[in-house]
Amino acid sequence: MSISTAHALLRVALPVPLRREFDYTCPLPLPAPGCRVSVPFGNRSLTALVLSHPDDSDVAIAKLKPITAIIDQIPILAEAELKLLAWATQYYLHAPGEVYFQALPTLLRKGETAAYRSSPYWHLLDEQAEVSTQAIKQQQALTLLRQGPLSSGELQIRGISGAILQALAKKQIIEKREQVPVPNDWRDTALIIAQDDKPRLTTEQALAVSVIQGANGFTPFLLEGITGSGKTEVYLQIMEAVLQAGLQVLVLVPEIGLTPQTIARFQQRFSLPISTLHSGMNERERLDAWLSCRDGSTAIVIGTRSALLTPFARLGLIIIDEEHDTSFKQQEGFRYHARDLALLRAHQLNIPIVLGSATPSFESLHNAASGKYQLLTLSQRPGTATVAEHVLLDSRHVQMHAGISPQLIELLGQDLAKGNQVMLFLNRRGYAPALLCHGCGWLADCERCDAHFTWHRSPSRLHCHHCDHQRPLPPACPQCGSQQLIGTGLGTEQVEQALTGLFPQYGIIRIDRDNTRRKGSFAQHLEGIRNGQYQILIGTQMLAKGHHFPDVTLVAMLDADGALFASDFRATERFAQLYIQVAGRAGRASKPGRVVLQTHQPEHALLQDLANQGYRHFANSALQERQAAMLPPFSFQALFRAQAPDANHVQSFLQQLVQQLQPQLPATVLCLGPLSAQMERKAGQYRYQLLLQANNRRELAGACRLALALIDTLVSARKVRWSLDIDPAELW
DNA sequence: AGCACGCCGACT
DNA sequence: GTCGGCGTGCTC
Repeated sequence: MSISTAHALLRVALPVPLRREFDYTCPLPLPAPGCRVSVPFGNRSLTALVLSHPDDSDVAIAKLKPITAIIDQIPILAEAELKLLAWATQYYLHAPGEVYFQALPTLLRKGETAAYRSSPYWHLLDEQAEVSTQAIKQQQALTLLRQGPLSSGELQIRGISGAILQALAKKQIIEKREQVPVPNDWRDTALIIAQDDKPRLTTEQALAVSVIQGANGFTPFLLEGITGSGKTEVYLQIMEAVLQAGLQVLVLVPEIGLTPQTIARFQQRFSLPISTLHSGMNERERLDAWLSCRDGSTAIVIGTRSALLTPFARLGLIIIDEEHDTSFKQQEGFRYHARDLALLRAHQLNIPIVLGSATPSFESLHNAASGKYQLLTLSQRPGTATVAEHVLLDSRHVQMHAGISPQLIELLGQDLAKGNQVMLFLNRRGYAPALLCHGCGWLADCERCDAHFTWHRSPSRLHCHHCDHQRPLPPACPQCGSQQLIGTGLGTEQVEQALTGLFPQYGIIRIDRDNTRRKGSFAQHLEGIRNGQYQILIGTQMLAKGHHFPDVTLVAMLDADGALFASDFRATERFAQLYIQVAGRAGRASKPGRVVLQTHQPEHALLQDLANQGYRHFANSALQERQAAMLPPFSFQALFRAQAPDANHVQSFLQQLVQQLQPQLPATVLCLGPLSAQMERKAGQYRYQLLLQANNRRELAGACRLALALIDTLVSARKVRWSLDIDPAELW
């Protein structure tokens, strides 16, 4: 088929959730792949990304529409990045448009020019300016701004709030000025490394550094280092050589790990431009950060999951900190795993990649065992720090005070009396996880979910943690009129209340999602803990991740039983990781620490294993069980999920799918379901799933493609919302 | 996902 | 008579 010589075909990705690409005609010369164009789509106009210049189309050429405009003269994504995204589209079997547009900041998705533009930056007016030594935050702000202007978003993630900036502006020390960022080549500036900050390495650290530095091209490393063993110092030293060579470094951290402390650590060592990519930034700040990665102006990028999809001019090293963290897997839409894509990216660029963790994922341990990753171990803590003592407290037949046993109260009292801090973990927010009528047994249930309301006392309300539905506390039982409504079970609010009664002389702080919702309040609380304002810290797991407080000598998990009987086969892995994480909070530096675990199952093999033998021992035996059951990482899974307000619609959709799919599947592909979700009804939606499992990826992908093709022909699919999750991190 | 089209019920 | 409810189908 030929068309007029003045026109040719463009294949593009469009920001729609359809698993296909679209063709348009376009006058010559054609925009290169990676350029954006405007196209008509239905009766609207969309921004599209050029993928290729096909010779022919599945659609009759005469039916193709012409594009309406070319947005970019120069591609905004390079060939390598396009290739990565094309691969991800195939691997995750997701709509190409959503994959490609995920790699663009919102402003570029909307067609904004891919160029820096004037936006507000904070400048130092007086280099010599000093503030009172009492004003620690103001001093920090000045130190940062001496290295160059920064946007409010970049300052915020470095721990400087708007109020601090306003205060300095009022004193005429700094000023907010509109400025167009200028691309800079930091390779010209000599790399200044604060040598006095550089600690002496342990033998293990030194070995890890030299092995990684000796890597030639693509080499994946798994850096398994116990808490406090100095993984970050290894990162810093291997980064040095890469930066010296003028190459950029990408550091991926979990969502909760992007804190002022993290950034400060890198900033103190390297006097080079560091960019962050995080949720607190506005769209212009994000675009500027994106552009500065792409043009090479920034040397180091510290970001969460989405930073992996950012284009880099000269990427020389990828580091993934806390690689086991589940926040690296996107849980909606394009469900990619940043760690897995990072490996691909490193492979493609032929650069080393380091996965670091105290508690590596089973996937990574398996890859290390099979030789895919090179394992480096840090088993010692530098200096004289001791490893925490593990204590299992038997909760059976014991009179508990709001979930705290007398023995634990005793232990808490001892450590507090010595002037130390103690930390208590409970993974349930609110006052009590259920509200019960003492008169008739009525339970306050969420109308939209198969779940009880959680009772919150401050402020007083019923709150469903699954659909976020809230309502006032009923004055009396709606069933029998009794006024004796009582909470059952235990939440963090109740533990806080009980400890206030037991230890009135100490400062108590609770840290969970309820009291850290306000911007910056989490950081404020952490600050208060660090400066000794509080001695008793109560929190959910958000308190466990990544923050270390040198004065904490005792950490306690109040209820370890829940995780032992969870149905998801990954629950024990998660629990073990959390437990080790929590244990790592106890006893740093010269103070020996203790980890207390309250359980009704003190003989449970998992707890014994963890407490006495450590994570690696537990992981090895758990991995053997996975192998015996042929579960991941020894097999591969894909999950079709479906939901709708009518349970019948969901069931019949998945049943029809299975009926038609099953006969076409090879015997080597396992098809399980339809299974109802753990919580069948959530937010008014009935949820079911279909699990596919195979021992090799090719066969699994084949089965998924088959299923996708079938779904296209099923009318019942139109009555439900469904999605496909490759390598699901959690089963519903 | 949008958005139009179309076919029913309930208002001015 | 027409406003608007949401089932169905399509987008190069």
